[in-house]
Amino acid sequence: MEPRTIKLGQRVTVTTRRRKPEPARLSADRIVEVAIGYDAVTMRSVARELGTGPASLYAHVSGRAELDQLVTGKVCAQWRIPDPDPDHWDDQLRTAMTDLLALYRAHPGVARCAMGMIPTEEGVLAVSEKLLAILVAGGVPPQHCAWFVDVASLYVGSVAVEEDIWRERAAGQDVESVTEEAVVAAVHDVFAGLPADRFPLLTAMADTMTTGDADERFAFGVDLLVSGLVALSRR
Amino acid sequence: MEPRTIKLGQRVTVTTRRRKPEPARLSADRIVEVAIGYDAVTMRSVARELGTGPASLYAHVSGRAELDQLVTGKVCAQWRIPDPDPDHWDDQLRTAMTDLLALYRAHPGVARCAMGMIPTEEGVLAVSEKLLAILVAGGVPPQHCAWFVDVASLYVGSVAVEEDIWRERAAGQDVESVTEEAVVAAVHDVFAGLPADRFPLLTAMADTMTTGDADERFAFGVDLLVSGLVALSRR
DNA sequence: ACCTGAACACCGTTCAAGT
DNA sequence: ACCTGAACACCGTTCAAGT
Repeated sequence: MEPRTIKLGQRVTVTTRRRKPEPARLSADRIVEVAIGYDAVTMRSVARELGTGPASLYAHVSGRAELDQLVTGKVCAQWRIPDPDPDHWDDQLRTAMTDLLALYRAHPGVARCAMGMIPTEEGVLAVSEKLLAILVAGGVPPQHCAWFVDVASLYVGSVAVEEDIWRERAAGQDVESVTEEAVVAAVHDVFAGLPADRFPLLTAMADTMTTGDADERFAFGVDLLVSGLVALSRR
Repeated sequence: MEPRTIKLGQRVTVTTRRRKPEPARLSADRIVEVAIGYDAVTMRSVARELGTGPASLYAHVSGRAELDQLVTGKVCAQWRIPDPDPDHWDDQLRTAMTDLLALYRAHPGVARCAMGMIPTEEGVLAVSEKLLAILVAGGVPPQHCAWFVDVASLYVGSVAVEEDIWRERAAGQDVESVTEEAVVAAVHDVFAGLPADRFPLLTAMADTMTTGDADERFAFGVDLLVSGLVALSRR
């Protein structure tokens, strides 16, 4: 496994981008397309990328809130969820959640848009429907099905948001010190260096605390949720 | 249960606050104190509340990142976690997580500060230590103990962040339409009103999808995680 | 050492004006 | 109907200047 660099999105600060002075020919679709293509989803950066000022976007999109909706809708539409297979519903959930994380990773900044969103967009509703189908086919109690969709989405989203935050923090830092490994090593040293009398477990478990890369840790969380669902259903 | 209003933090926009022209007498402690006392933790709002400009804070705090650390540290220090009781480790975890959510709710905006933070602050480390103690006493495998602390913190934090987002969205809206009940009712109608052929489950399960208040939903997530931990340990 | 005002580079949104 | 520049109210941070 190669050392994944957290670097990215190095804030170009080129204020004089403005490609050509041709009239912009905008549309909601173009705006959303650009928004999911660049790391930081902001009105101004999207407008800049389209060669206009932010005010121009408001003819096609009511504001940041609607852009968030459209962006997550478009990304969710790329989320391939299989038809339910009652014998493997739990594995289907696991891979579905992993796929969503991969999608968020491919579109930095989108997880933040999705956070706290009321699902009304087509694409978002479609994936909820398909997740529900897998859960229902698995024989999970209806109330658990319903709530699990929310909890699972929230968990995947928050992992992605955390990674986005790390990425942003890494941008504008010296590149060598922000590999995932370097950060983990630093945290390890913090734990190991604590006073052992007041932090007996953290010092003793410094290795264990810092074991595993982002994927392993995420997989553990997914395992917890799915295993928990199985356990609750059997009660 | 009374209808909880999501209203709060109504952005006063009083730009001319500036209490007295006395020299400020600042300190990191005063700054943090003020920061956890008001909903939106921003350099400028904290400075305003202290009667100065934002630049003054930089003599005591290196920037937003350190303020985030100090604020979460201070809030975590208020988090009372019991000494481990091996017979009730799972219930201890459940109530600990619920207590943290209550703490975040009492200090809007703090959950956002905590998100993606590398734990180095005293207060944060102390609670990790105590959570670990409960898990270890419960006989949970060390690797699961370590990872669970992270997943649990992330889950509680992300629920709190979502609630903060709703609160902010509610501010600057007409008050009657943003009670938790009103929002849930609106979401219910979205689900129920979908085309039944393409969304058979969402339409049929509209009631189930919108059952439960914030506390019940949170408790379900906590149950998933803790039950999952029990199930994984037994494998 | 500590505080300050002014400035810089951001952010979302509005609004009068253009076509 | 669509696009625009300028403005407003924010944000974090820096920096020269004051005490």
